[in-house]
Amino acid sequence: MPRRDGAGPVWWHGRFRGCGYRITAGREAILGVLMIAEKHLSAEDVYNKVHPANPAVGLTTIYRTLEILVNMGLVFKFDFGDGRARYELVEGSKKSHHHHHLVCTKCMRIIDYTEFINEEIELLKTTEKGLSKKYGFDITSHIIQFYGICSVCQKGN
Amino acid sequence: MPRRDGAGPVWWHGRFRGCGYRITAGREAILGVLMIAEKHLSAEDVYNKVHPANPAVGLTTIYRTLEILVNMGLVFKFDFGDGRARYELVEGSKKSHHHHHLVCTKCMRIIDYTEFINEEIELLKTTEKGLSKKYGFDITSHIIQFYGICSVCQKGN
DNA sequence: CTGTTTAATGAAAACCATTTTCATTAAATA
DNA sequence: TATTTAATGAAAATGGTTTTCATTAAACAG
Ligand SMILES: [Mn+2]
Ligand SMILES: [Mn+2]
Ligand SMILES: [Zn+2]
Ligand SMILES: [Zn+2]
Repeated sequence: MPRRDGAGPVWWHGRFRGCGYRITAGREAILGVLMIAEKHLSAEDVYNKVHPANPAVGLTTIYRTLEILVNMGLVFKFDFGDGRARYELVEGSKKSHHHHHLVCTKCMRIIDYTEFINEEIELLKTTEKGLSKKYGFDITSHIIQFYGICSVCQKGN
Repeated sequence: MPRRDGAGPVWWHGRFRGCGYRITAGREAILGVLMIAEKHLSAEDVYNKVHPANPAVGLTTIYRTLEILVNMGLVFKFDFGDGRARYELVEGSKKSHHHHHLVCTKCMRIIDYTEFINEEIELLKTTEKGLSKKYGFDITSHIIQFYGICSVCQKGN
């Protein structure tokens, strides 16, 4: 059931086929969850959201699909330090500008912030250029994250 | 054998005792390796360097001691994305200014850089303050890292 | 629509860094 | 030197992720 979205057939089908990947029910379900659900889902989170409507999709397929999506650049993979990877669609198909993360080390609440993004991006760009030249690195990505205790966890102390 | 170091007894003994921790042969060996060896050692790296002269020290003790050191703020713990934690003395007892990391995702070569540290620190400080106020977070640490392919890995392609 | 090719899949087992358990050892202190 | 109890090693457990392998089903040609 190739739904339309106001602008042609399901946006990722083309890219998938272009990379030689097949369109399967499991993959449709996984992408569906990533597009609708909240962000920063672990593989297990995705599994739990996919499973009710698709009991046939196993956790292994979740992992395999997420890896493909990360390699294709459609999904970001993050490590917030709690021992499990988190995934987030690069483009929420709408809003969702580039942002960085603020992580509560107590409850793992994660806040997307964009407040200082522009300055950060600018500095990052400069730094990247300088480092590339000086060390001959081909820089492909960066991480900026802040860790601390969220307001909720501070109260319940 | 409490060696001297130009300025009193082994520098960390006091802090250790102050925290109620005992000074043991294993811990002396581990600190010794951290002080002498190159940086960014994994727990296993430390084990391999400690073992020859101290076959009695097990990997478990390496992990336990490193955790204590991290909690005491004497050692930094890093995750460069290869599935194992890396440890680095906060103060190499000499030089070693605050620095950030450039990581090759192919060979895991890690470069400490300080080129843009001042600007980065400044921006980080501003951002931290802004985020603290806006989101009520008590921020305790940050991560900035660049990932890419080092010059060596680019050639051997 | 049907048959063929082979990527995709699920279940179970394997992986592997790190943590936990528990009986034993030894640092600190009186 | 005796006492207390933190520290320790070996082995088992943990837990997220990956691999294995036999089975299923997209994709596509006819
Ligand atoms: Mn986010
Ligand atoms: Mn370093
Ligand atoms: Zn919290
Ligand atoms: Zn490299």
